[in-house]
Amino acid sequence: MTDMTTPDATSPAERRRLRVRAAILEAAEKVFAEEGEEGLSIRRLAEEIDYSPAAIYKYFGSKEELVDELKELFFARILERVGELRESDAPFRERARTCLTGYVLTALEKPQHYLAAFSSVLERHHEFPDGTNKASAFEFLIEMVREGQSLGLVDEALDRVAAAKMLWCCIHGAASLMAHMPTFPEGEPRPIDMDRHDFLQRHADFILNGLMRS
Amino acid sequence: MTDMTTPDATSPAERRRLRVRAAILEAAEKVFAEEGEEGLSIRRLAEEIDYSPAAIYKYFGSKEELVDELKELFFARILERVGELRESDAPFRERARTCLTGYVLTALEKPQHYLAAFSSVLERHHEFPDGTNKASAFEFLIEMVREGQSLGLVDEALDRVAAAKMLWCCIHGAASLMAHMPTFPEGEPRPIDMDRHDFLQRHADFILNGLMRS
DNA sequence: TTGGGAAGGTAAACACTGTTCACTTTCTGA
DNA sequence: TCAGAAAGTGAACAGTGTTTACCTTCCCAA
Repeated sequence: MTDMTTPDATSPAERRRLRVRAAILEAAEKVFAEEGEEGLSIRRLAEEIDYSPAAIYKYFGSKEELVDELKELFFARILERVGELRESDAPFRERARTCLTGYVLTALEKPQHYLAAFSSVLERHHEFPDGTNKASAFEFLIEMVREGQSLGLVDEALDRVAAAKMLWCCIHGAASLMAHMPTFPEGEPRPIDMDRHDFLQRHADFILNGLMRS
Repeated sequence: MTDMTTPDATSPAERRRLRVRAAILEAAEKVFAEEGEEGLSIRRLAEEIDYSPAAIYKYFGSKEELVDELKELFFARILERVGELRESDAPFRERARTCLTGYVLTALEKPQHYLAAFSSVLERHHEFPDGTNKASAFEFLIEMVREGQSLGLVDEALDRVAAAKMLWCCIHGAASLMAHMPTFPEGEPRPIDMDRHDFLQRHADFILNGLMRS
């Protein structure tokens, strides 16, 4: 996980406030990663950081707000990781594959987080992606399609946005299934001799085959 | 929803028992569909069917058991629907496309159910799909790949099981995103002029392009 | 027909949960 | 120095899933 002991602040009071806030997030992060939202209770959290339960409400409006921040931080982490992978100087296709598998592999570092981020039916007014980092992850895919097109590797006639949304469906599906089922894709009752990394390589190739002109 | 007033039983006592059980499920089904697992409480359920909360435990071991049955019934419905679609005498590719889009569209009839079915991290010993109906949905995909191969439309060298798992990733991803975001794929900030049905057609085509030899 | 045991149903309690409120303490800026 | 804001708290509220002891109803065998 990225550094959560956010330092920079002006006054000592403010600094202290941020330190306590970070401590809450850190404790919440640990419990949530291991036991999910169910296992995370305000009282338990309060005990962990040696405060009263009510104190937490001086820092977060509600449990949901706290959990939303955990999810948002997690998506920032995914985004950051994929951003790094994009900087590679490998050829387009290889780089694209690395980014797609990177998204899933990073998501799988915290299965509880990833599943929780997609487990609720959003209000209609939330429109597209609720969290800005989710939106950014998606913008990234559009950019990838655009680059493929500008290199002449992806059909110019293709609707970039629609194509990006399809790509997202495909990789999100892999991340979601793997997060849900700890043995996918290897498990019973139809085992295959392929670990997650290999499977994701194949899956990304499979997807990119559909995207790129042959 | 399929008929829940399961009739066939031997004794009047047993019949009555099944009737009450079905009433519980029916009430639970309605609340769950509209408000998800959070909105479904044993006390509320009890009030709805005019029993005491404790009575429900004579019919279900726990709330989780009850909810699991709702999910299982729902997957049975998806399976049934896709099974019907398979019976079409359209050519392979068209039929495959119909089945894939049919899976998603049926899943979207109950977004809360679909998301809930994939929102928890399974215990490792659960192995592959936890519910038998989920497993059947997957077997179905394997059969589809097999048929494509026997018709010479899909590469014989392709690992059937692996290919089926990739297909499942792709369509599950679409179902999951759509269930999560009520406006996907049309919504902001990158609207596309394509409703869910059209998008799914294109998505299925996209996937099948990757699967079938050209 | 009658007795007994199983099954169905319940009120009350247990151990939790998120959240709020009145209150005290602590700190800080003028 | 001192007022007022901010930080922190114990106790309560309203809810949750679940269990227990108890009562009633029904069914079946003697």
